[in-house]
Amino acid sequence: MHGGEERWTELALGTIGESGRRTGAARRAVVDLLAGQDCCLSAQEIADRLRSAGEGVGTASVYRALDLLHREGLVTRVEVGQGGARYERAHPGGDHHHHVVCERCGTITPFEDRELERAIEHLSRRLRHSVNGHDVLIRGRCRDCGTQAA
Amino acid sequence: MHGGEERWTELALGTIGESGRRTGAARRAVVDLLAGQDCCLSAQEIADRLRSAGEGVGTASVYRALDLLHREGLVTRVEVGQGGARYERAHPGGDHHHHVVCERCGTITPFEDRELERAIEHLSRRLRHSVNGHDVLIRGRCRDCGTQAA
DNA sequence: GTTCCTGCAAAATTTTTGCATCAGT
DNA sequence: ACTGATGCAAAAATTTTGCAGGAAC
Repeated sequence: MHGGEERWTELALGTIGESGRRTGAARRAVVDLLAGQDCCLSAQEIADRLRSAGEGVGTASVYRALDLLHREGLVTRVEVGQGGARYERAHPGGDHHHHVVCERCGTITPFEDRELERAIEHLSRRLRHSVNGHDVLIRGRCRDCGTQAA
Repeated sequence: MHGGEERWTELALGTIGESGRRTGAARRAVVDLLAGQDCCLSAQEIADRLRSAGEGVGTASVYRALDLLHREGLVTRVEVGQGGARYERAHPGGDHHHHVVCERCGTITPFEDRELERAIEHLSRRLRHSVNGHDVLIRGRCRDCGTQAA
């Protein structure tokens, strides 16, 4: 589907460096982990995976790294309304997806849609806001949960 | 813009009653408050306003009432990614809006867009999910904040 | 050598749960 | 009367902050 993981890693670390900031262990670990993911992870999941991998990155550092990456536009925050926020790498200018969340099992599935993006672009022009981004969340039942009771 | 506040109050209390549940003080207070709002409020704001109005509704009851209303499709949860979730009345079948949030001052503005709704409807048909709803959030700068620095 | 980053622990927020009491039907 | 709703307080979950020590440049 994409495969630009390495490019994104370089972009992320490069952007951080160019802004006069340092690329310490925590930031690098978070960037490396997100680079290999196809969809969003929660802060807790990120911290847990790094711990399992032997990289003891403090929870606070995970949040601080995510916050920095988000402010630089390198990471997208996804709010699915179940517990906390989730984060995934963003590809400025390219590859842009949204999410379908199953309201029963919580599974999150990414999707892309040209018509939707076009509609949002048109809409953005008529709003009295300068628009920097958007999120779309579709709620429903995934196939496995579609036939189950509440 | 609409004016269906009374209808919504009746719909909400009626739906609760028909499902065998009771319309106690807390639920009525939350419904009455949301009925008069044009856009979303946080749980904290709801609790504070009720307290100011003399109705001492416990925080837990506010959350429980909102949860019930949400499960019944009478209230929409809005996640703007700044603190907690926000809630507003939903009009099943009618009036459907989304939100623009200013990423500097946090102001939330509602908007409607036919083309966007149409795109989401088309999209819903091709997804392997049964779709129950959707949320769209536009992020940017409102007019007041558009010229300010970060 | 500075300055920024990191990890730990503590705090602040937001939301949920337990339980005794009260109110709606 | 019965059963479910409410309020309070406590707990849980999530995110932020303070600070001392360590690492990047």
